[in-house]
Amino acid sequence: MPKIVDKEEKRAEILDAAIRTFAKKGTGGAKIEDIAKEAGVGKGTVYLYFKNKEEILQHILMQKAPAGKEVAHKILMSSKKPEEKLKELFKVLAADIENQSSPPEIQFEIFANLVRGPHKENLSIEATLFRDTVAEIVQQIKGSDKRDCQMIAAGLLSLIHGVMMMWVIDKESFPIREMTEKTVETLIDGLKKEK
Amino acid sequence: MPKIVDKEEKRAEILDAAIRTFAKKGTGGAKIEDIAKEAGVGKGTVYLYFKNKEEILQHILMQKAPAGKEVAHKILMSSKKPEEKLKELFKVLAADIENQSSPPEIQFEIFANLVRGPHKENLSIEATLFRDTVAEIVQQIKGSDKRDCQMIAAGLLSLIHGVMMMWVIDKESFPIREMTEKTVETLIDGLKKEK
Amino acid sequence: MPKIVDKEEKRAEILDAAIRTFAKKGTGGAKIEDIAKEAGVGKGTVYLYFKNKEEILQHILMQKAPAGKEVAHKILMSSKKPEEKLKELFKVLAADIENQSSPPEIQFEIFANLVRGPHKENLSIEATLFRDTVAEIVQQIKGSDKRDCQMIAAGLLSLIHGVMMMWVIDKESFPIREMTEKTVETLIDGLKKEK
Amino acid sequence: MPKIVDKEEKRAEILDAAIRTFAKKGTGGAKIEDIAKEAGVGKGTVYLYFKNKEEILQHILMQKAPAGKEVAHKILMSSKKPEEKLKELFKVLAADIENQSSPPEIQFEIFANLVRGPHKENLSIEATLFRDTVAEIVQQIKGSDKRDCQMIAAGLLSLIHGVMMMWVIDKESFPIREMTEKTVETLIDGLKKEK
DNA sequence: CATGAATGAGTGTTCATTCAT
DNA sequence: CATGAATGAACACTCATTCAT
Repeated sequence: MPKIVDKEEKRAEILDAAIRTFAKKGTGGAKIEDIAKEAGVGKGTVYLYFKNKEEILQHILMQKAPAGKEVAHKILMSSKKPEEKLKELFKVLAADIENQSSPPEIQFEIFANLVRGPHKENLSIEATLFRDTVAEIVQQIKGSDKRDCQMIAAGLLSLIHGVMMMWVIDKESFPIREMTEKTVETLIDGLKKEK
Repeated sequence: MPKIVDKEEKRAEILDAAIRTFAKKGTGGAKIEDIAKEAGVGKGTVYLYFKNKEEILQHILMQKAPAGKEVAHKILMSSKKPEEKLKELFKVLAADIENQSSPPEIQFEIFANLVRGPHKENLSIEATLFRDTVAEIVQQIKGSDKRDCQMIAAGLLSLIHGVMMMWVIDKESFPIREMTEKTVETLIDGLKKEK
Repeated sequence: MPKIVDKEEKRAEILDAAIRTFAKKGTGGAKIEDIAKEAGVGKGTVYLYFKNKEEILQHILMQKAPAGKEVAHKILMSSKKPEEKLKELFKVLAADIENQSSPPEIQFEIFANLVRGPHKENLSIEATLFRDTVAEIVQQIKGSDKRDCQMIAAGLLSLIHGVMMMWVIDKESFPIREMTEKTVETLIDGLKKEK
Repeated sequence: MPKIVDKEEKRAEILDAAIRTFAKKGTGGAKIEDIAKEAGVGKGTVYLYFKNKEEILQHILMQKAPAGKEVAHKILMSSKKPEEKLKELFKVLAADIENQSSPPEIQFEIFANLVRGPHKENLSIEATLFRDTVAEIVQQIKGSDKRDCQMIAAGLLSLIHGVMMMWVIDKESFPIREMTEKTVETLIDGLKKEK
């Protein structure tokens, strides 16, 4: 009988090597051979687990979205005070970014690829959903008109996206947990003020 | 003299075509021939204006940063009230994003390329400079300790970067001028609160 | 302005080189680079004139059939005596084989490829058409029942196909014009006999 | 002893599977894995019975010729009347083609491979031998000059080769036994005529 | 100056062959 | 013995770059 391998596991290993390689050299610059070397296998082996380079990329693109989705939902649906929900949510999101096992450099590659191709639609739908959910919390705190709250929720969403960029640009100078926390706190203060 | 103008102009045209093409197909997927076709010239002509593909990319990467830099500086150095400075600054930055003639999709390509290569350093230096300048304004409003203000300034910087991403994802659902304005206003309110 | 070339002519030159190369090394053994070298051009140039290796092969396959089709038809429809028609026809067909510019070795490659793929149908239809037309001439000579004449016509068709194989196997020992002529003459004698 | 039988048997099975696979996909297009699958064994197993792909092909090429060789010789050396010899011979040859267990499509592959490589020589020698033997019979019937008889014998050889091609092209429309029989009979009639 | 035909270095991909199990 | 996972040499094909016109 031939070598017994956990196909799923090996596939994941190669995918991981691909992520590291794409991060280092970019989607265009990374050769299949680079990925193979990084994974410690032969060039041909990669093709036993993925049909072609494109399929590898697609797998990476899809694997990325669902990050803290459920956690976010759980927090937003909890019985906490609205401001606590917001704080908690962004604490989790920031932690999520910081704990990403994949190198931050890959993020831009991923986004650059997502905004082309058919996934763009999904991105915008998800973003709108997220914004509307957060907008409700914001309205519970601020109490003013819906439109305003949506705009602020969108601002918060932007904040977390931007935080990811900061993370990529300079992990050291921009301690994202702290900066997210302070910013969200201040925003909450601002929301409460007019009440 | 007119020759030179012509030459500069054509160079710019090709650069523009390159931006559109990179946005559409990605830096890797765009062929020189695609760029030439988009610019309405022959493949060989591109090489009369740029040494090679890399040079085109570098020009795009460099051309992008200086956008509202001086304006930003002027605003921050003006004699307005600090909260007015912040509002004004982010109004300008948001407008700047919205008025970009180049397709937003190119942003990710640019960043994806910047975070590799030697420019990454610059990105982080600029970001830190910007943050520190904004942090001073924030401190004038809020009055509390420096570290906190730096964090909030970093949050503001993140905000504007994130706004850019929203702009790419969905121009329609996320009116960036409005959402930036509201978010910054609320933040300012939060800053003032404890005073 | 760039080099001016007769695209059609160059395409034909490459096709010719491909035929020679396929003949020498077989469809599987011939590399694109071999074809390019044989044609005296660079590897990439081949791809300016053909989409891929398969397309080259298909062009060769199609180019082969129409050999003496019209001539055959003209002869069969002429006002000559039927036995003259047959003699003339097979003289032309034999000459046709002998005059093939493409090396005979390619013939088997071509047939081997034709009998797979979608062209097989055509082969059999053409063969049947040819047989039926010749069968009529045979009947005019022999005068007996249709079925018999069809069988003999099929035999004649086989003859000419087999002659082609002899041509490939050994040009020198099997002078195909002479052997075709003698065989057909003898057959005609046989046809007449019972009358 | 039983082991050896087993081994031989399996070898033959794989060879058969190879023939079917080559017929279906061509010598170039057939992968070892295809052959293994067709034979119902693992890829590696093929290599326990054959050194490599080339060896499989060579076995097939060699296995093909000897078909009705001895039978032919026996017939030609028998004490029958010459015309009976011819009729008998071609009946056997036609039957032989029809009874081939291997798919007819393989014939072209085999020839295409034979006419390259070192076996080409053999083909032509065998063909000449066969022609000369038949030529003698023909001369016994016809009685005229040797050259003529050789040409007609070559025609007969071509006939049987062509019949094989018809068999590949369309088994149904070209009943090869019948068409061979009628054609040979007519030819014999022609041979006798001038006597 | 401008062009696009030509080129070949470089890559993606295939598949015969090996070998640990 | 049998297997199929692994391998890398070999090949198809692409595309940045050159250069004759």
